Parts: sequence; structure tokens; C-alpha cells
Amino acid sequence: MSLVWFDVPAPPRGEQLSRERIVAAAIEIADADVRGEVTMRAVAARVGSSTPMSLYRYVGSKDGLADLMADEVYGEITVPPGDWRAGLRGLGLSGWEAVQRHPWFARLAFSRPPLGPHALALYDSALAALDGFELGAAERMGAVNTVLGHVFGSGLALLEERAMRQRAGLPTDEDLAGAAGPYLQRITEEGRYPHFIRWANDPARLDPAPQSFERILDWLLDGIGATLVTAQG
Amino acid sequence: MSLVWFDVPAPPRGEQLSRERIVAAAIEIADADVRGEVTMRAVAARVGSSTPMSLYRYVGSKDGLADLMADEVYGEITVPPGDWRAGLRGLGLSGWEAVQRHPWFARLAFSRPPLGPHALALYDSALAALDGFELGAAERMGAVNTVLGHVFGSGLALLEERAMRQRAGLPTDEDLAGAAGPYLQRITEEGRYPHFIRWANDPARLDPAPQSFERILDWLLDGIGATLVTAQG
DNA sequence: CATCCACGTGTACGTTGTACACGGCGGATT
DNA sequence: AATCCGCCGTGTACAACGTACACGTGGATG
Repeated sequence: MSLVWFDVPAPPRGEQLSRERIVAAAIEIADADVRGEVTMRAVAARVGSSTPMSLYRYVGSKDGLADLMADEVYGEITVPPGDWRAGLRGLGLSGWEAVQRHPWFARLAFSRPPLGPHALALYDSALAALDGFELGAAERMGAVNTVLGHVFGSGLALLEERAMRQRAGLPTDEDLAGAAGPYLQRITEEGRYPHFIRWANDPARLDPAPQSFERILDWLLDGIGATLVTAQG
Repeated sequence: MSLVWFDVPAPPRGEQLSRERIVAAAIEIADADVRGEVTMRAVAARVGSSTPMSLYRYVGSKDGLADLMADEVYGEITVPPGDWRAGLRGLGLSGWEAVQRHPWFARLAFSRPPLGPHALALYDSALAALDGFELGAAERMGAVNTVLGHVFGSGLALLEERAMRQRAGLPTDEDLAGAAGPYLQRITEEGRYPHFIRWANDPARLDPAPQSFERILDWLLDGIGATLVTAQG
């Protein structure tokens, strides 16, 4: 019930709203949150709007905003020139880098169809890398999705790892082990799960696993390569 | 503000509440929903409770309920006897079946640490299948996670495929193609994404892809096998 | 018979996405 | 120059969600 006189007539609205500004703000918010979560209210606040409703004129809905965010990240992924293997390998590595920058992207990629312009361009390049082989349409797309599935799956695992690490507020591996310690110790004393326990008590469990993203990617490429019948390359 | 007289003194509460009944009800609800979503209110209604708060005495929180649901499904996965490859292959196939029954499980598996009794038992069996090789702890777990990562990644893709299919309310592939048709046609006319368009307009794109779950699983097992140095088997 | 406690309930709060109608500014039209 | 129209940001409002809290009741226990 404040008096009209106190109102400033034209709050000097910071800058024109736009789809680009909104998407950029949403991405910044998602990047800053371990879980990568975004609320319309938070985005509105960041673009200087006083109400979440202002966003709806530009992005339609929260799902629409999610689609736009995802497509932006699709645009960060590239397929390098070269033979099919160089192309798909580069796709995997470049996707992995993008997913490490934006782990929330893995969740969106799994939950929204990739129909934005950047996504289509990426699929187009990836399919182009398989030109020159006599492949059925399903097989061609299957090869691309095999690689991308690995990228997004690894991304989700990364998202969860970071979230779990922060849930207990512990950055280092040693602290993490300490948090799970009492539970594991109880299990150990009960004598069940002996193989699991042996793993859990082995300090070497924190070593970098040889089944790295890249190693598995190469296994997949080996498998794809075995199914390729060359026609001209 | 209804009068007391109308109240029935003891609503013949259907049956005793219990953690098992609650988890079972939640799983039924998740199975019945394409997105696999569950609300505390829906679970409460299904177990015959008049308020969601009754559940909290048994499951602690919604995340707790999710953990219990996930562990129940971990219990449906088994590692068959045999050599390492039979074990891990069976793990993958049995996991894939469980994930097809409960696609929401893939999401939970990615977003909650597998510390329930069934999950631990499963990891224990899987690690046991790798006994007899001189593997570091990280490498051993990495092999198991390679297989499970494939299972859960494929499960998430399945979840999204089913959800997208119902979003437009179309069960058949032809209808699905019809829904995306106008959009694809516009793209086609603009002449961009030629390789993608060629795929989209190829009826063979609906063929079963040769990169099936099982095929990729075998590729991964090939890769794992190449890293194993046998000690006694 | 008195006591206690495990249980299910009802009420209530904060947060979320978003529907809807309004006021005001700028540019096009007359 | 006066008028209108359409775009834009705003405020209010609501339904659904997870869940904190305090209460009554009934059966087991002393």
C-alpha cells in the first residue's frame, strides 16, 4: 500500500531483452550450479527483469529455454575433417569437452530431441563424415549415436559425481572417502560384499581408471569400423 | 467447517503402512507414467493414505524413496556364473532387461549413488566375475562401470524415445514421422543440412539399427578383454 | 489401570512454472 | 500533427509440489 509518489516513473531498464541475452543468462546460471539447475525467476533476475513472465515472450516456456540452451552447446561441438574415424573421434572428443564445460547439457541432450539449428548442423557434419560407405540410413545414424551416447552418458556420470562431491561439501577425494567411511566400515564388519569391500578399501581405487572416456571411445570406433564396408575410401 | 457428527470415527484403514508397500506403490506409479515421474501425493493416494506426510515416517524424503525404488530394481539384475565375459555380458543383458521394464531406473541410477543392499550385492557379483585377473582396483571397477554406463545410457535414450512418442500422442512410427514432417519439409526446401535430410527422408532410417544394445555391449567387452592380463584363467 | 509411544492426520509454508490482463512507449497511418 | 496499433515488460494470481510441525488416537507396556 505504498504511495504513488514514491514510484520512479521509468525504471531505467538496463538493456533491451532478447532471446540471446536470456539464453546466455540461463547458461551462466546453469554453469554456476553443480546440479545445473535453472529457474525462470533466477534467469529473470539476472537479465534485470522484475518478473519471470517477461521471459515467456521470448522463449515460450521453460522447456523452450532448455532447448535453446542445449542447442547453444551443440554449437560448441565440431566434427573435424579427415576420414570417418578422425571425424567421429573428433566429434566424441569435442563433445566431451563441451560436456565438461556444461555438464547439465548431458541431461538436456537426453531429454529433448536435437532439432535446433546447431544440433542439425552437427548431425549433418557427422553424417557427412560417413559418406563414401554403403551404409543404410539406420546404420549411419546408429554410428553417430553410438559416439554421442557415450559422450552424454559420460557427461551424466560427471554431473552426478560433481553433485555428490558437493553434497557433503568436500572437494578432495580423501574427504569423500571419509564421509562414506562409517557406512563402509559397518558393511566390512558384517562381512558381506567381500569383493566390493576389497575395492572400497584399496587406495588404488582412486587411480585414474584406464577405461577413460577416450579409451572407451576408441573401443566404440573399433566396433564401428568393423561394420564399415568401404566403397571408395 | 463440517459438523463432527458426519465423521466416521475410525476410517477402516485399508492395511498397515510399510516401507515395502510404499516402495511397491511408487514403482507401479513410475512404471505407469512414460516419464516415470512420481509425486508423494500420488504414492500416498495409492497406498490408501489421506496425506503425503504419512510416507515420511517410512522413507524419510522423496530422495530416500527414490533410493529405495532404485535399489529394488538393482535387485532384478544378476551376474551369471561363468568366465569374466559371460558374467559381464549377462550383467549387461540383465540390466538392459530391467531398464526396459523400468526406464525411470536409468535416471535414478545416474543421479543417486548405488549404496543400497541390492546395488552392493550386484557390484560384488560383478567384481567377483573379474577375479583371477591382476587388475588394479580402479581398472576392475572401471570395467564394471563401462558395462553399466552403457546400460544406463541406453535406458535414458529409451526413456526419452517413449516420452517423445507419447508427447504427440502417436504410437506408430509412421505417425511420428508425420508429426515431424512439416518441420523437416521446411528444412529440406531451404537446402541446408543435406546429409541429415537424406537420412530423414530415407524410409530405411526406421530399420533396426545394427548398433543395437547388444552389439555395442560386445564392442565394449572386446575392449575390456584386450586390457585383461590373465593370471589364472 | 495408567503411561507411553508409534502411527496416521491436518494444516500450513515456501518454491516452482505459468495463465492472464493491464499500462505505456514507439512507430506507422491518416 | 493527431491518432491508433502493436509490442513489451509488469503485477497479480493459482495450482502443484516437497515437507515442517503439532495433534489425536489406539494398542502395547509398566
